[in-house]
Amino acid sequence: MPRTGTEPARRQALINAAIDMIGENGSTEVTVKEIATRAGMSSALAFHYFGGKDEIIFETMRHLMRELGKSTIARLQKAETPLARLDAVIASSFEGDQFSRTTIAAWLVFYMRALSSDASARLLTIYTRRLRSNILHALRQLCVSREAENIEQGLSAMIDGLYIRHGLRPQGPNADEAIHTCRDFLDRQLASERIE
Amino acid sequence: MPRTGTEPARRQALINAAIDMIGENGSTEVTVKEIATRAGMSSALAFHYFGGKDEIIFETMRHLMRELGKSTIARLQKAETPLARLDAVIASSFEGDQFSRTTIAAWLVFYMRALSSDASARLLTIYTRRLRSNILHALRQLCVSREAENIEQGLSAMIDGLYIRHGLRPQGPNADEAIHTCRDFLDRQLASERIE
DNA sequence: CCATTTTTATTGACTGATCAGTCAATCAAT
DNA sequence: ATTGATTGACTGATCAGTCAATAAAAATGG
Repeated sequence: MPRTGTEPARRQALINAAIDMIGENGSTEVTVKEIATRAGMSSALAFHYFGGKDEIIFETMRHLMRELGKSTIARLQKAETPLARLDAVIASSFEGDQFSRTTIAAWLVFYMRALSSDASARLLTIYTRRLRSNILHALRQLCVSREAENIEQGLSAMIDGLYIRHGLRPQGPNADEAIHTCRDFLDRQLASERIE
Repeated sequence: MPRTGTEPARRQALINAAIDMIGENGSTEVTVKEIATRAGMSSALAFHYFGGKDEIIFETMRHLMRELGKSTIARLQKAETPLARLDAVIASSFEGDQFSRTTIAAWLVFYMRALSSDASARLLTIYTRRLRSNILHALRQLCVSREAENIEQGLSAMIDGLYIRHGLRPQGPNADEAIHTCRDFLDRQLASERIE
C-alpha cells in the first residue's frame, strides 16, 4: 500500500472525516474505524496520530471553533462602524460552511460534551466569552452599558437558537431569514432604547 | 427478592431514571443497566417492559414533551389577554423542573436524536409546531400577521437559546433573567411595531 | 374459604456483536 | 541504517438483548 500523506495532512483529513460522520450519523456514536475509513486510512493510523477517540473529537471541536473564529475576525476587520461590527458577528455565524447540517450537528455534539467533559466545557467558555466580548464592545458604543448587557444576552441566545433550529429542521429558518431576524431584533432594541 | 411494582410504576421509574442518568452523564452513552439500577431493578426487567434501549429513550423524550405541554396548557388557561398568553408560554419553558440541568441535558439529547431518528424528528416537529401555534395565535391579536411570523421566529429561537445556555453554563442566564429578556424582546418588538 | 391454574413480576446467567486501543511487522523515504 | 508511515490481526471490555427459571399475585373452580 503506498504512502499517501504526512502527519498534518492526515490529522486534518481525520478531523474533516469526523465532522462528516458526526453530521451524517447525528451523534457521537461514531466509531474510530468509520472516521478513519472515511479519511482514507486504517483505524490504527488514527490512533497513532491522535492517541485516542477523545482526542479526535476534542481536536475536531477545536477546529470548528477556530474556523468560526477566523471567519468572524475576517469580517470584523472589514467593518468600520459598531453596527457593522454587530452585523459581522451575526453574519459569520450563519455563513456557508458554518451553517450546514453537518457542522451544526457537530456543534450540538460539542454542546453535549461540554456537559460531561471539563476540557470541552472550557473550550465552550472561551467561545462564548469571545462572542460576548465582540458583541458587547460594539453595543457599548450604541447604548448605555447596562442595556448593552441585556441586549447581548438576547442576541447571543437568538443566534444560538436560530442556528440550532436551522440544523434540526429543513423547513427551519435559512441564513437570510436568520440574519434578518437578528438584525431586526437589534434595530428595534436600539431604537426603543433611544426613545427612553 | 420481593415484588415491588406494577408495569406503569416501573415504566415511570425507568423514565425518571433515564432523565437522571442522561443529565448526570451528559450524553446518550448511558447503559440500560445503569438506568435500570438507578430505577431499582435489573436490566432484564427494563428490556421486558420497554423492548429495547431505543424505546426507553424515545418514551423518555415523549414524557419530557408531555410534561412541558401540560405545564404550558395549565398556564395558558389562567391567562386572559394575548400578552398574558405569551407570558404563559415563556414562563412554562423556564419553570422549575423544565429548567434544571438534567432536563436540559435530556432535551439536548433529544435534539441530537432528531438528527438521526425519524421518529424523534417527528416528535420534535410536533413540539415545535405547538409552540409556534401558541405564540402565533397570541401575536396575531397584537400585530399584523406578517410581523407576527417574524416575531415568532425570533422569540422561539430566543427561548431555545436561553434554555440551552442556562443548561450549559452555571454562570448562564437564570430563569428570571431569561423571562425578562424574552419579555423585553416582545415589548420592544411590539412597541416599534405600533409606531410604524 | 381453600386448592389449583394462570398470569405477571423478576432476575442471574448467558451470548454475540461491537469497539477502543495495541502491536509486531512491513514498506517507503531520507 | 534510521526514521516515519501504515496496516492486519489481535485482545479485553463493554453492552444490548435473550432465556429459562423462580416467586408472587390474581383468577378460577369447588
